[in-house]
Amino acid sequence: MLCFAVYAAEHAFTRFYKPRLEAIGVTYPQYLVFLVLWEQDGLTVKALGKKLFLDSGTITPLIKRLEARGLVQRQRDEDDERQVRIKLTAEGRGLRAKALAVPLQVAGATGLDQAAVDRLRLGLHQLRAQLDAST
Amino acid sequence: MLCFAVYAAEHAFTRFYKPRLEAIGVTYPQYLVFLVLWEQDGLTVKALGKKLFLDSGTITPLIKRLEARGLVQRQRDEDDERQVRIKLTAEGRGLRAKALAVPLQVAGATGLDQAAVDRLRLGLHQLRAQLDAST
DNA sequence: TACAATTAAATTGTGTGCAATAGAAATTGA
DNA sequence: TCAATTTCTATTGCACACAATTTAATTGTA
Repeated sequence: MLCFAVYAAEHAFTRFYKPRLEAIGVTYPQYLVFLVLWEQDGLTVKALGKKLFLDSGTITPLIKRLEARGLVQRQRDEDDERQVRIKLTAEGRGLRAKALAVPLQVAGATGLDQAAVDRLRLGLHQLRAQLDAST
Repeated sequence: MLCFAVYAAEHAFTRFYKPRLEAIGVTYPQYLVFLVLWEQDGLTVKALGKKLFLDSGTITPLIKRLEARGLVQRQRDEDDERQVRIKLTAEGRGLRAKALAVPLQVAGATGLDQAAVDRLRLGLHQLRAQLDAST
């Protein structure tokens, strides 16, 4: 079953990342948030959710944990106070350098060459888009 | 990133399955348990966990919820009382017929032909095996 | 300008996942 | 034989993930 192959691969990734991300003190979903914020700081909860396919019920408590540890700040948008913008602190930006080794470890562990990785990624992207489009 | 493609596809699958599995009253991980038990009833917690790549901390409470609803029974193995065997009740076996439509809906929604599905599944299987082997 | 509809976050409740640990049963080994 | 070790399940604690609901702010429209 394709669905189970995806399910099992996702857990394998999470298990693989866990000890490697513990070195910088974040979980895998938190790492994804940082990947986004390192590229584009100050996104709203909504924008972050759109990029990661998560809703506020997941993101809000996740961000609050990061805020409690001083890695990000939450600021109401001045023009639209419904929105909350997530901004990295200096410490949050500093994590980036510590996390540089992680993608390299993953690349080495997949046992797949670049072409195979690209094919898989493309197939998964199409699959996700189709599933999301099927409501 | 390959890991994110897997992560996003897994959530898309879960979201896709949710409303369709609500018709038979189970979650996606519970559905996976039934897929296994419909093929081979009376497995131990350990054996079930090995097939689904889950540990007892996940399976025990999941099974207890199914037991509370009368879909499975938990029985200590007579020869080795450390083991607990999970057996379907008549009602649990009866779910199988109700669930027949689900895989068809999924197949229709992926938007991929059989060859593409097979390639993806194979790639994901290799990926999972490699990641699990990398400790 | 009122005020209903919409939007953004946060909250609540349920159900996974997994690490760490505990406790009982079975196995091993001197 | 029986103490040490291993195996199996259950429990605890923490962190997602999402549906449904709530609250506050904004927008659309008469």
